[in-house]
Amino acid sequence: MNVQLDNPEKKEAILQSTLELIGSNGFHGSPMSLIAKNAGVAAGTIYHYFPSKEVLIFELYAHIKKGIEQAMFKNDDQHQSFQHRFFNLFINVCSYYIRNPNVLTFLEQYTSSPFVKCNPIHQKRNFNQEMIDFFNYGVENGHLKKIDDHLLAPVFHGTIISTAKHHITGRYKFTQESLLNVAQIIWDGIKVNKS
Amino acid sequence: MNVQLDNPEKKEAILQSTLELIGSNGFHGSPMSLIAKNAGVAAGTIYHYFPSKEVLIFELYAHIKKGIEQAMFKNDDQHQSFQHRFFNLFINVCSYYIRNPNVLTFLEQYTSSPFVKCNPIHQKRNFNQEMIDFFNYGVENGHLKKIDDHLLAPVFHGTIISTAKHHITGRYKFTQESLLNVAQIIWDGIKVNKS
DNA sequence: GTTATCTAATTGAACGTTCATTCGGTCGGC
DNA sequence: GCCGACCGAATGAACGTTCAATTAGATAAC
Repeated sequence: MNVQLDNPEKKEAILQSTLELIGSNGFHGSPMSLIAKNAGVAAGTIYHYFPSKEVLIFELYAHIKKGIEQAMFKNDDQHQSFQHRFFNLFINVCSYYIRNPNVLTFLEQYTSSPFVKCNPIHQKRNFNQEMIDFFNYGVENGHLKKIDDHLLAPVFHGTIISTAKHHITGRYKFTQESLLNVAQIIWDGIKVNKS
Repeated sequence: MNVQLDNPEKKEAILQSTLELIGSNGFHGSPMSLIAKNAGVAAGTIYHYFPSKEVLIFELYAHIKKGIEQAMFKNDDQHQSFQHRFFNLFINVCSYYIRNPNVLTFLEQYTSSPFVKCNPIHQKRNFNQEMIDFFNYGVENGHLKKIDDHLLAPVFHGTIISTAKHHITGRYKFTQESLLNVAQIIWDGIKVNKS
C-alpha cells in the first residue's frame, strides 16, 4: 500500500539543522537538544526519524554526497571538448562548496573522524571515484598526460577544497575569473602538449 | 636563579598523547581521562601544565605548527634552481604528513572546528604564509607565471594534503617517484614556459 | 649523617554539568 | 475512540574540572 508515513519535510529539516550546526559549531557544540530546537522539533522527535545520533550523521553524509554528485556533472556534455568539460567540472564542484560552506566544513570534520571507519557506505564508490573515471577517460583518449588517475584526483579535488576554503575563510575572494585561473594551472599541468 | 620548574618531558608526553588520541579517535573519543592514561599521568596532572582542555589543544596546534615549519624548508638552498627548491618543498611537506598521519588528521579536525575562530594565534602568520612568500619570490623572479600568489598556495597545499590523505588511507601507495610525478603536474602548470 | 621542614608536583576520587536517549503522556486525524 | 506522530521532562552515563591528600625532592637544623 506504500502509505505516506512520517513527514518527509520534518526529516529534511532535521538533516538541514544538523548540517548547519555541525558546519558552524563542529561536532561538539551540536547536541541533539540544539539540533532539535534549530529544526523546530522536540528532542524526542529526532528519534522518531533516526535511531541514534550516529545514524543521523551517517544519513547526513549520504544526503550530502548525493547533492555533490548531482552538482558535479551539471551541464556536462560529452560532445564538448574535454578541456571544456574539465573546466566545467572544476567550477561546478568548487562553486558548490562555496555556495554551501557548511557542506565543506562538515565533510572535513566527518572524513577525518572515526565515523568513517565504521560506516559501511565508505566501502562503496564515492564521488572521488566519479572523478577518477572522468580522468581515466581523459587519459585513455589522449587528452591528458599518461599519469595514473589516482594521482590526478588528489591534485584536482585537493585544489578545489583548498581553494573553496580560502574563499570561505575570507583569505581571498575568488571571482569566477580567478577560479578559472586556478583551474587553468591544473589544466596546464595535466594536458597533453600538442606540438 | 632560573629554577627548573615542572617537568618538560611530562608536558611533552601530554601533548603527544593528545595528538595520538585526537589523531585516531577524533575530538570526541579523546576525553581528558584517556589523554591522561595514555600519557602515563593522572587526570589532575594535566591541569598542572594546562589550564583547560581548550588551551591544551591550542598549545598542541602551536607545537605542530612549529614542527611543520621546521620540516618545510629542510635542505632548502637559495643557490639551487627554483624548480629544485619547489620539488624539495613539495616532498618535504608531503612526506612530513605521511610520516605523521596524526598531524594531518588533527589539523583537519582543528582547522574546521570552532577552535580556530577564538585562538589568537591565527591572527599571526601561519605556515601557509611562508608558502605564499616562496611563490611570490618565484613570480617576481620570473620562474613562475604571473599568477596571484594567493591562487598558487591553495593549489600547492591542497594537493599535498589530498595526496598525503590518499596515501594514509591506503587508497594509493605513493612512492618517492610518484610523489615527484604529482609535484611535476603542478610545476608544469605554474612554471614559465621558456621558448 | 641524620632528622625535620618546607615546597611543589602528583594523585584520583568526587563534583557538577552536559549530553544522548528514553518514555509516559498529549494531540489530531480518521 | 483508536493510532501514530509528536512532545519534553526525566534518566543515567560520560565528561571536564576541582581539591584534599600524598609523595618526592630539596633545604635547613642539629
